[in-house]
Formats: sequence, C-alpha cells, structure tokens
Amino acid sequence: MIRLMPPELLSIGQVADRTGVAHSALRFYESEGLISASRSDGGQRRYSRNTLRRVAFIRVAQRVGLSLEEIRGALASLPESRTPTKADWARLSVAWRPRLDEQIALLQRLRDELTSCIGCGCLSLAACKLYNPGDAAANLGSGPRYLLSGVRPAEVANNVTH
Amino acid sequence: MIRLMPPELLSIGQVADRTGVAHSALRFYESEGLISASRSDGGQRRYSRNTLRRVAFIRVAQRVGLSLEEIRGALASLPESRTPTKADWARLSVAWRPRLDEQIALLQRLRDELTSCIGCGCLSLAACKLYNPGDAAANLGSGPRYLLSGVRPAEVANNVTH
DNA sequence: CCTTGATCTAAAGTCAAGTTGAGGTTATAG
DNA sequence: CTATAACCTCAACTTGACTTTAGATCAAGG
Repeated sequence: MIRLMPPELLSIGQVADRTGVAHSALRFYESEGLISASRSDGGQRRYSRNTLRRVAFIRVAQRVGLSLEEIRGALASLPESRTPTKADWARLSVAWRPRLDEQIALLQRLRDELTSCIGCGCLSLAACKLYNPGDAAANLGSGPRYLLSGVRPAEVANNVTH
Repeated sequence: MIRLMPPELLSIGQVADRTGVAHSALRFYESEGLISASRSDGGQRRYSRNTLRRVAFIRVAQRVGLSLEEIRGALASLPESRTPTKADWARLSVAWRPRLDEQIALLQRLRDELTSCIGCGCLSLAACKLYNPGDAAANLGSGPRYLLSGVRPAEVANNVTH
C-alpha cells in the first residue's frame, strides 16, 4: 500500500510531488503562515487535501508577481477552521480579478509604448509615459519586488524623493 | 552655474535625479556591467547622455519581470563604443515584442482560467491548465525570479523531478 | 583659500524566498 | 525485526538587487 494514513491526509512528500513544490519550500510556507498542517503521532506533517489548492494558489499568485506577504493576506480571507468552500474560493477569485486586469493593462501599455516610443523618433524613453508614471512603485521597497505590484502611484507620490 | 562639465556629460547625481534611480543603484548597475561611465580628472563618474536611456530601459525591463542578467544580455546587443542609434534601439525593441506578448498572454490565461477553474465546479486548481503548464519554470532557478520569465516548458521538461 | 555639498571606494548589511546540511527520528516493506 | 526511505529541527548559506556606513577626496561658490 502506498497510504496507510489517516482518512485523507497527505505527507509532505505527497504534497511536494503533487504540487511540484519542494519540501523545503512547503516547510518555509508553513513557517510564514501561508499553509498549515497537523501532525502524526510521530510528529510528521499531515496535510489536509485542501492544502493542495492553497499551494497551487500561492504559486499562481507568485507568477502574477505578488509577494508572499500579499498572498498571505489573500489567503487569510479563507477560513482556517473549516475546509474552504467553493464560495470561499470564488470570493477570493473575484477579489483578484481587478488585480490581474490591472497587471495585464500595465504590460500592454508597456508593450505598446515601448514600440511607439522607440519607433516614433522622439527616442525619449525616459521622458515618456512608458517610464515615468508607475515608476514610483519601483522605489517603494528595496529591490524589484514591487514591480508590477499594482501599487497606485498616488500611494507613493510623496515618496519619490530619494 | 549648474554644469561646468565636459560637453554633454552627467554626474551621478544628475543621472540619479533624472532617472529616479538611486546613486547606489547606478554604481551597482555599473558593477554588474549594465551601464558604464568615464571618469573626471578627479575620478568621479561622468555619464554620457545615452546612459539615461539605458537606465530607463533597465527599469522598464525590470517591470516586465526580467532579471538584471537577462537585461544585461539585451543591452549587450547595443554598441558599447558609439552612441546607440535609433536603429539600434529599434532592433532591441522589436526583439522584445514577442517577449512582452508572451508575458501578456500568460497573464490573460491566468486570469481567465483562475476564474473558470474556480467557478466551474471542478475546483481542481492544481490539476488544471492554470497551474501546471508553465510550472516547470518555477523549478528552474532558486526562488521566484524565473516566474513570468517566459522559459519554455520544453527547456525544463526533464527537470521537474525534484 | 576655505567650506560645503557631491562623489569616491570598499565592505557590510538587508530583504525575500528559499536551499542545504548535520544529526536524529519515524514509517513501512519485506 | 530490521533496513531504508521519508521526515524532523535548527542553523547557516544562497541569490538577486540593492542600501548603508565609514572614512577619504573632489568641485565650485564666496
């Protein structure tokens, strides 16, 4: 047999295999409060099935450019006690659509304006809409983690000093 | 006077002001081979005007989710010796369009499938197109730097073991 | 000439997101 | 019952992209 384990609980290895996420990353996510697990008598992690979905969600969100901190925030809207229902996930999904739309719009602007800026003859990449408007976001934290983060310029406008 | 300086050369402070990029970051970019500068008699950096464009390009590229290493690669296609012409930049821009298109398509797939996956009743986020196809890329390097990187699954397909 | 602000270098620090390693325990197939 | 694969913890290391600090030097107005 492959699973002599409580009802529908998964070992860390199984979660790793099914999600494609390393054991070490799963432990790390747990330490960061993104996922959780019960323990076997011997102290090994036992994940409930819905952890697969949580992990999938985490990876997807990362691909969209969000930090683990932001993701933790979103996941916090899911119930800890009971298995999230379809409705719980749907709520989360709906809440995120605008975010995704925003990111997409940003990239499209980027593409179109990169082309036209360079093609148009002005050549003033640094002066045009492409470079400046959202740039404040890049100065927010350290590093490029906030790139594409969707932070609204207004929120940072007074911060651009440095 | 504000500039008692060689023809059209800029100090690091001026470049910092005009690009919105910190002095320290400019030095860092130089150390990484992304930009370069001549020196004054006293050893201070003197940037040529086209550095502004290079820096702008760097920040834009970062917003699209590319690492400095990738960006260095792209910038390497610009001439070091002479000031890049409009044609040089246009070539670069054209080369990047597919990249941007790819990123946009990825995000759109993400958005559409996140909605339909969760809305459809299957609820199997982990099993569906949304999560799996590009996921190989996430296992490529360490960390999420390769997210959205556009690495084609084929290049990694044999790597997904871990 | 002198002062003050801008730069310089080199080294160390930071932060996110993990990975790696050592040393020890658990679970299960045979 | 035992070997062996899978787990465990905790601390240290890694990588990318910078920032900070310290102590010294340069540039330009007065």
